Amino acid sequence: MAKILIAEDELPINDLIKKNLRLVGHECTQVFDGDAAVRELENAHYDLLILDVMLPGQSGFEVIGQANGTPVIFVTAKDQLSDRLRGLRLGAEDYIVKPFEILELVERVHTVLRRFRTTPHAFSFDDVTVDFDSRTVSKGGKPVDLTPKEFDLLEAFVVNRNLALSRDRLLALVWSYGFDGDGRTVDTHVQRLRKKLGIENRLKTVYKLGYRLEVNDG
Amino acid sequence: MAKILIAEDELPINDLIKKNLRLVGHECTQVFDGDAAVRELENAHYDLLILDVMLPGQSGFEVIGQANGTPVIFVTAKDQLSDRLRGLRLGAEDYIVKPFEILELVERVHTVLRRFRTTPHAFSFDDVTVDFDSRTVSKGGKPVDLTPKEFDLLEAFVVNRNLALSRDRLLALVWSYGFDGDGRTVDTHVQRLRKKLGIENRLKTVYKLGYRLEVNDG
DNA sequence: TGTATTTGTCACAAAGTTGTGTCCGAATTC
DNA sequence: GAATTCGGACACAACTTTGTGACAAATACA
Repeated sequence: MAKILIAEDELPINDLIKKNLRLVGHECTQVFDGDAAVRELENAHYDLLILDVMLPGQSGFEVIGQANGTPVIFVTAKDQLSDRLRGLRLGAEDYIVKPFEILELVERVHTVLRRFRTTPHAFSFDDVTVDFDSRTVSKGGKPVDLTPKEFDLLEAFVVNRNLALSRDRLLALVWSYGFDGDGRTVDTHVQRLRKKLGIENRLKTVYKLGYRLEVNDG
Repeated sequence: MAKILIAEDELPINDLIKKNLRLVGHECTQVFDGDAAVRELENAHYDLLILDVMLPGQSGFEVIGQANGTPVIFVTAKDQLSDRLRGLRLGAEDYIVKPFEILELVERVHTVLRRFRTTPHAFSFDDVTVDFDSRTVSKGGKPVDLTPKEFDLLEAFVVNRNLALSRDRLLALVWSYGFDGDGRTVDTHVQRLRKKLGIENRLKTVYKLGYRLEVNDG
């Protein structure tokens, strides 16, 4: 359901969290120090970060500065109230005190995830339906096979529908910053999308700039 | 047009940036170290911060944590890719590599300002609507196709509505500083705008000077 | 390992944009 | 009202940008 990064150096606790969050359907990645956490945050998108204050390498406080947009739940030892407050001030969504009731943690995780859920689970225009949960697309009821890149690109267009998106911006959204793509890379993928979905009239070219998905919302 | 803080310790570069942003109509403040940048950000509102990574006092990375809402464009030396990535993760909107093309900087500044425009994302007069996000224009509900230059020109007129704009100023705003435009260039584009939008009565000629878009705001 | 799929790149064709010159009427000045 | 300057109209060629199909490199898959 959600992708969660657990940054906690005590293995049994890390495992405990992972096991229980798995049980309720989340996908978890474990790291055991601050540097690994930062690296992981840079490499992939996470819906939530569970972060111990006392970490080897960069401390939790240093890590949170680089969580940039990812909501954070702090885990602190029971006698470090000042740390807790500091964590919240630095932008944590919540904190939890060790030793903790695992059910309480799960509860808080769900609260935070609910608060941060922004993307709808599906979006339709004309006879095309995009389902973000299953990552499937159908046109006129019939499923259309999209490659991962194509789906990502479509997703970027849907999320930013009715905005003119430059190739640079698309590269940043779908590929990632630093990708040294050929000038025609974005174009080619846009053509493929148009072809597979037959949406030449919706996915328009913005001359000299990029592309725009034109839909009347809904 | 916009209020921009330049935090760059190398005087010639700082001046270069300031001079060029002034030319296209922005108000610039210069600081030369990280502490001054933070102080300045606390004292006044800025629409954009141009921030060198390597600053005396607090580094750019420390400053950005305190930019709090102000969009940031990072300036890094050319061999510091990891810095660039780190900057983006920390919340910079964009980065630019030294030594840079000044026109490229101006371009990126405008892109970021547009993205963060707090002023309306659209503007209407009579039956004409200009949408800056999607870069579309409609007249009486029907979309009108404008070329990039035409749209940029219209944008300049809308942003500076009711001001008499000289051809030189328009060249600086829409083309860029240094463009060696022929006498008829601006005129021709104004004619095309008038024709496509049927706004001869709004987009008036200021004899011997240039043009002015006359609207009663709205 | 071999096969299929996906993804990035290239070269060329097609399409669209834009600056410039010229001509002519309109506005301004004296 | 004549002389002069200025802006409007328009055509067009140079130029830039985008579309297309083929292909090669990378990746996943069995």
